[in-house]
Formats: sequence, structure tokens, C-alpha cells
Amino acid sequence: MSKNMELARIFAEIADVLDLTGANAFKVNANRKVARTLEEAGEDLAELARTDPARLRDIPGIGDSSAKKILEFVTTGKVAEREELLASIPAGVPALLQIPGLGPKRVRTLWTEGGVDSVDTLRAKLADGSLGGLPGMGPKTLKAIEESLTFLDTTRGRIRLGEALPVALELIAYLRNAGAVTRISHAGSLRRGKETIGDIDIVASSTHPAALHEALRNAPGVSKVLVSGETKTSIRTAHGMQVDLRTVADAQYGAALLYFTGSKEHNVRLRERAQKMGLRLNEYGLFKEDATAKGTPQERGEQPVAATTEESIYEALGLWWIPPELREDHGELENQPPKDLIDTKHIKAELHCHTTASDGTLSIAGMVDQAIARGFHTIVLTDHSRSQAQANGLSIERLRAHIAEIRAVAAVYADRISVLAGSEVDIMVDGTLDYPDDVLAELDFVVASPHSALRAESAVATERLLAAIRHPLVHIIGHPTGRIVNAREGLSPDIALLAREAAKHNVALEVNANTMRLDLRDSHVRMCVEAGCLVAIDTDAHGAGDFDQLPYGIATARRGWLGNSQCVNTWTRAKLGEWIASKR
DNA sequence: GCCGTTTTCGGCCCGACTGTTTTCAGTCG
Repeated sequence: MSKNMELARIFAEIADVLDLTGANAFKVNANRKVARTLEEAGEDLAELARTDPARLRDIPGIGDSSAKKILEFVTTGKVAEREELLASIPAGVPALLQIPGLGPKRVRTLWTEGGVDSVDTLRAKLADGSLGGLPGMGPKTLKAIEESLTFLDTTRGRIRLGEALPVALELIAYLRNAGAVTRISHAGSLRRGKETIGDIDIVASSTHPAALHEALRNAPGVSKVLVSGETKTSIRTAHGMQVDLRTVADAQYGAALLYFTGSKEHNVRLRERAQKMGLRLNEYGLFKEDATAKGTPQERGEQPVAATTEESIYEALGLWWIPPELREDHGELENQPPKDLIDTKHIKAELHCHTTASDGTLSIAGMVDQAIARGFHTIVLTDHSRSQAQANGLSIERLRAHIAEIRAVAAVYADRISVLAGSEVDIMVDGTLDYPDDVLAELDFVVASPHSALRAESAVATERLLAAIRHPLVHIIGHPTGRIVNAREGLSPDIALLAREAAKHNVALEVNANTMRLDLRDSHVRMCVEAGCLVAIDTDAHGAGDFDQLPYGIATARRGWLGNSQCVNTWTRAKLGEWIASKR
């Protein structure tokens, strides 16, 4: 398993304690940024520190000091600065920062003046009323803290993209019905297609914003109104999801959408760029900066340089268009995103799906009909191999009968769609495949996937997957890490190495579009793009509705800067057919 | 702590909302 998450926690802890002890805010931020970099890295940075420390130092945001700490962790298993910092304050204090409404200043007040040294003592002191009279802590603040604690008891943390998007779209439809909406969109990490979402952001322009804010406060399923102003409303749903609505005049909509889509880091870079150009960027527009004038440009009623659309703002900043999924400060201001960035409408083939032969819910013909309905020219049926007993995996005998059945259906559909006989074959612990080669050769197509031993060491996992990539009959490595979003970390092989080897062997690495998987993940896709290997985006459909998960896989691939030409699912029937045949 | 189209030193994005305050600090995104 990768050490990135463990290291990220260490840097986050360092940042928290520095923050609580009143250290330089920029130093705090620098540590937070390193934590974020570690969380989002596609490769194991501890491993990188071991093998190529110079490259570690080249990663933006990681300077000498942080690189040293990562190296220290690699050699000793800990970071002395973190140990010292944590020892300097009561163990339960940093956790107080997780409570909504409590930042470093209030936590410090609670701790040093109120004797609060943990969440438990906070609870007790709130209950016995002994916190009244602390500076800046009036009755409303204390009540808000109490409510936050109750909320934390029931919260589920970040939710999956596939859960959040339907809720957001439903709310947007509801707000549209409330009237007075000119333009409206989801924003934030949801619009950027991140695999998990903290809260749902909605931006709207409206002729009667007050009506819109009232509609959200009264929306079905609202359990609490958190914030309610003239331009901003935040509510919490009964399911514990927070929804923020921001309204602006229509002429400012582009600036607002840009701002609330983020990411924060992308916005900071845009504003720095604006500043250098003598401009000021905020959620109302891009303005000429006038340091001598009082107040904000929008307060002075100044005409913005650009504001109505996101496109106009990027253009005025001398930048190319940057799609929302790429706005992470991952080089999108320095390098132009691919002009043929992958899009759902480009997908013309499903290469990994299941039927009732193993654990799917539709027949062969049923799945083929679904593919035709989506305008695909090719579908490969890939039921589970024999080791997947719990998924009704096919014995060799059953596989042969299934192949015959697929061929019969294929003949019926031949003039409308290519129907191919494949299998999702388990990659065994030792890297061999679950059927002998002569059986695999009877199939048109092979997706090789890991399903077991998903806690193996990184180096072991790498060798196991490399063996599958080198197998001459394999087309795709399915969900290469086996991770489940928010639930199972899965394997952490050396993806860069796998991608280079896949490029050499003309094998595609899969982006499994199922919202539970999204595997490969965004940062891994970026490594595939850099290595130039083929990528497949498949839904791994087990029934009709699963085909609709494709956009989640597309979002993940876009976040990895994947272009059309590198994705086998976008190829023409003929070109795809040639690649498939080349493995036989 | 990080970084460089003015910089190896001296900066480091911008505004809404709330609560506790007489003009602003703290938090959040």
C-alpha cells in the first residue's frame, strides 16, 4: 500500500498544530498544500523519495524542508517535527478543528482560557455552561458549536460523485421550477468531477434572487438552514449533505460560476495572474485594479473587463479554455489541455460488461440492445472466470457454451453492432490467468482483472499486474487497483511502470466508470497519458442502468487529461477491430 | 514554507455571513 495517505496525515497534523500555536499563516498553508499534493499524487512519493529524491523536490509545493521530512519518514518511519509539535499541546486539541464553526483562534481560546482539551471535555463544558463569558463566545456561538457536535455524530463524510450528482440535478430542477432563474448550474468539486464531494454548490443568476433563496430554504428534505443572506444560502439535507446556493446578476454569472467551480488552488493561481496583469478577479468579474480607489470595483459600479462567461475571463487573462475537470492547479495554466479531451459522446464501444451467465441481470441480447440504444458499434460480453465462484464465474465447459451463445446472438445482430465473446479473467495472486492459454485463445477478447489479495505489498502487486500486461492474449487490465471509493484502498502498484509496459505491449489500462470504483483514478490516468499507453473506459455494466455510469468514468479520465485518440472506446469499428485482432 | 517575466528577499486571493461587537474578528469556501 502507498504511504501517501499516511504522509499526508503527518503534514496535515503539522499544519494544524502550527495553526493552533499561532505560527505564520503562510507556513501553515505550505504544509497543508504538501498534504494535499500527497493525497492527490498518483505515485508513491515515499518510494520516489527513496529512488529519485531530486524528482521529489521538483514537485510544485514541495521545497527543501518538506522533501527532507518525507525522506526522514522513509528512513525512520516518522517525522520528528510532527512528534515534537504534537507533544507540545494536549492530544485531543487538534481534533477540535474538525468541528464546523471552530477554527484555530476559537479552539485556542477554548483550550487556553476555557480548559477544553478534547471533544469530550468540550461536550461536558458545553453541558454545564462553564464556557459562558469566554471572549468572543456568546450564547449563539456556543449553541452553534453544540449543534455542530450533534451533526458530527451523524455525518458520513464525503459522498461519492455518483450519489451527489443526482441530488444536485434534482435540486436544480426544483429551483428552476421556483422561477426567476436565468442561468443555473452545479459548481464546486461536483462540476469538476471529483470522485468524492464535500458539499453541493449551486450558482444561479436570477431577476428575483430572494425568491430563489427562499425556495431553497423551503425545499423538501431540508433539515437545517445554516446560512441565509441576500446572495448566499446554505442548507443541510436530512441525509447530512450541505448545499450552498449563490446568486448573482446575470452579467456576473460567468465570474461567479468560475469562482464557485474552483478549485480554490486554481482560483488562487488565476487571481495571482490577474494581479500581475494589473487586474482583480473576484466572483463579480475581472476588473482593472485601482489601488487608490476605495472599496471593491463592483461596489464602485465599474465595468468589468470580463464577467458574463467563463470563456471570456480565461481569454482576458490570456489563457486557453480550461474545462472544469482540469482546474486543480495541476499544470493547466502552464500547459494547454488536450484539444481532443475525452467526452461521453465520443464513446462508441463497451468492452467490459456482464450477463446472467455470471452475475449480471440481463441476457446477452438484453445487453446488446442497451449498447445499440446508446449508439455503440461494438460490445464485448465479459462474464467472470471460474475463480469468481461467488459471482457465478464460468467453468471452462460453461464458458465454451457461453461463447457459442454469444456467436449465435452476434450473427443475428451482425448488421447493427459487433458482438464479441470475451471474459473478465481473474489475475491470480502469482500473476497467471484463471483460464489456460488455449481456452483464452478461443475468446475474441480478454479483460484481465485483480479481484483477490488486494492488500498485497506494492512491489508484489506491480509484478502481478506486469505479468498480466505481458500476456500476449490480454487486451485490457480491468480496474487495476481493485479499490472501492471510500471503502477499500486496494492495490498500489507502480502505475507509471505499468503504463510504460502497457504502452510497449499495446495493452489498455481500464478506467472503470462505476462510481464505486473509478479505477484507475484521475492521477493514474494522467500517468497513462504521459506514458502514452492505451486507456479503456468501461462501465463494467451488470444491468441496464449501469451504462449510465459512463459519465463518471469520463469525468475521471478528463481529470487525467485523456485525449480521444488514446482511448480505445472512441475508435471506429474498423480500428478497434484491428487492435482486438492483433492480440489473436 | 515556497517561490521567481521585478524578486534568492519579501511577498503570498477575495468576499459573504455571523456574532459579538461599537468597527471588527473569525470562519468558510
